[in-house]
Amino acid sequence: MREELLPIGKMAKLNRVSIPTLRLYDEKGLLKPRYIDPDTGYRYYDINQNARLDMIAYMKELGMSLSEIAHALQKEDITLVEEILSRKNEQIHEQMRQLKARHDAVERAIMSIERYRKSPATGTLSLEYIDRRFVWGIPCSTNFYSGDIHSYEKVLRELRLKLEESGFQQIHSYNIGTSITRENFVNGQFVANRIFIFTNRHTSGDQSAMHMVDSGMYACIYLDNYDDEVSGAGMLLDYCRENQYQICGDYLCEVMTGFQVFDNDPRRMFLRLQVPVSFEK
Amino acid sequence: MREELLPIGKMAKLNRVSIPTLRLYDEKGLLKPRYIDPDTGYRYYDINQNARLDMIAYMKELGMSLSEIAHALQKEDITLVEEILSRKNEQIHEQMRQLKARHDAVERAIMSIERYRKSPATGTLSLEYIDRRFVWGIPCSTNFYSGDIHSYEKVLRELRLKLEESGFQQIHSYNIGTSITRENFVNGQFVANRIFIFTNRHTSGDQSAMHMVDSGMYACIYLDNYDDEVSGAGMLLDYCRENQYQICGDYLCEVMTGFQVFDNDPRRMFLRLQVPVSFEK
DNA sequence: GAAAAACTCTCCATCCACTAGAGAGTTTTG
DNA sequence: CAAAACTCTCTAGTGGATGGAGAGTTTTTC
Repeated sequence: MREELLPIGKMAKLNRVSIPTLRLYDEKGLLKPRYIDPDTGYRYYDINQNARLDMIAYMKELGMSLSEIAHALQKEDITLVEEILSRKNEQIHEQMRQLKARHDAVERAIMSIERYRKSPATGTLSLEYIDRRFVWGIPCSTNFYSGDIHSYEKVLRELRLKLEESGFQQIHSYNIGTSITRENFVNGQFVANRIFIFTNRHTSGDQSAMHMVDSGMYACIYLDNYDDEVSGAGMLLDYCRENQYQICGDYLCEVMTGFQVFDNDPRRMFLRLQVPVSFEK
Repeated sequence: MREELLPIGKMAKLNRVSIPTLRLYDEKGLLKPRYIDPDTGYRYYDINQNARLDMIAYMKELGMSLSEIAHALQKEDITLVEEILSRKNEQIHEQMRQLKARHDAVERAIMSIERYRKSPATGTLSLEYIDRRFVWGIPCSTNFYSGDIHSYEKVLRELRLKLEESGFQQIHSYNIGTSITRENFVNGQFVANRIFIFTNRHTSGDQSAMHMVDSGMYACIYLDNYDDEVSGAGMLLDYCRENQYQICGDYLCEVMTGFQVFDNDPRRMFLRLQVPVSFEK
């Protein structure tokens, strides 16, 4: 609390900045040392000046340039300081939100690779328990199974647009899926019902478009080519009939892309077609 | 999912990067467009390439230089990717922790200004309710009231050292305080007992040095000069006696500096000397 | 199907906030 | 009173962008 002057090196270490940086700040008028030895030119800082250095750090993080900071600090206006601090506080909240989203994205990427690595050969049939999931999507305006390639793209584009409107960021690296109603599926009428992304429950964006997909046993088939979906769905239906599984909910096509970072990836995506089943006892 | 190529502008917008940045990444081999028109030189990107762009962003945030990133991605090693992702995940956790600390620091700064602004004139006596607080500190090795200026500095330095050892960051902008035991205080023996910082309950660092200061009514006196502490403490004691307040706990000297960002601040700090009191009924 | 608007190309210069190092002088430590 | 550790100024260089000029290419619009 009492007079305590620090040479530049101590000041730098205490505040985790470099010595040249402190000199730069001196030059630009951001932080003048409390005392400069007139003979040697040595800079000496007051320990209290580190509050100012904190402030400079906050302001930098708010995107202000050094000259803007110098300008603002020269005004010596405490209300301005308060205003900047509360802006900083808001920014921190926003950053927390983003960091959370970032974390989710990285987790998804890791899981995606994991899954991709362990995905079975194409055509593999299975019966597996799948945990509850949340999906966010829109009804399909056109049936793209019967149509050409462009109708699917069109629907996909609509979804992307909606996602963007609803303030989803990181559209990519969400897995896309489509569904067919139970009724249509059991009748072999493969007519797309909805298109959606798999997401986690607590996502920003319009909640009304969010649906829950229940947990349970699913009959599944894995494919590695998108064009095989219709035939795969047929095989899945046959599989259920042969084994006398009761189809008890809507069919889903889950597009499981790996986290595609390499250009010449041998197998660029795979699908898991799935339908919830029950068993008579 | 199907072939869908984007020109550079769309790709840039979709991934929130600038066009020149994408060109730079192309040049440096971080992200080659899927297709380049041989006649026009126009770059066209595949929508799946944004996973790679995400990856580049993660790697940049991990502090890798562009050439390191190019190098790592050229290896086409998925385990390396996984490794980097999990490092990224750790980094995110660390950032969350830091952001929390940052938030606390900004809050403290704001409160500090608020308080400073509303602090009463020097010599003001008051009786006020003070909420419970947490302090973190060490016993005083020497009594600095009786000693010279340097003994206080020495103790302060010890505290700083301990703080650093215990992994406190942002040492500054914590408020410092000292205490005198109730017994000594009521006898007019102003012998410093402990020196500490005021902190919030959940701080990293050695928990054994953490103490709680109970809430309650406190008799207080405000001062704006550190050298007046001893006489102020005397005045506080007299004040309690005159009003027949029962001193029921240890005396504290709370150093309330504002958030000192300006060099020529008229009043650079103030103290609130305080002692918990009760009243006979 | 022509004109206008919006993109995109390459190449070069510029920016900011630092960092690095040379060469000389100054404190602090033992 | 050396040796070690700081500090000074000054110049140059860094990475990762950003900006503009001038020419060419798509896309949109009427």
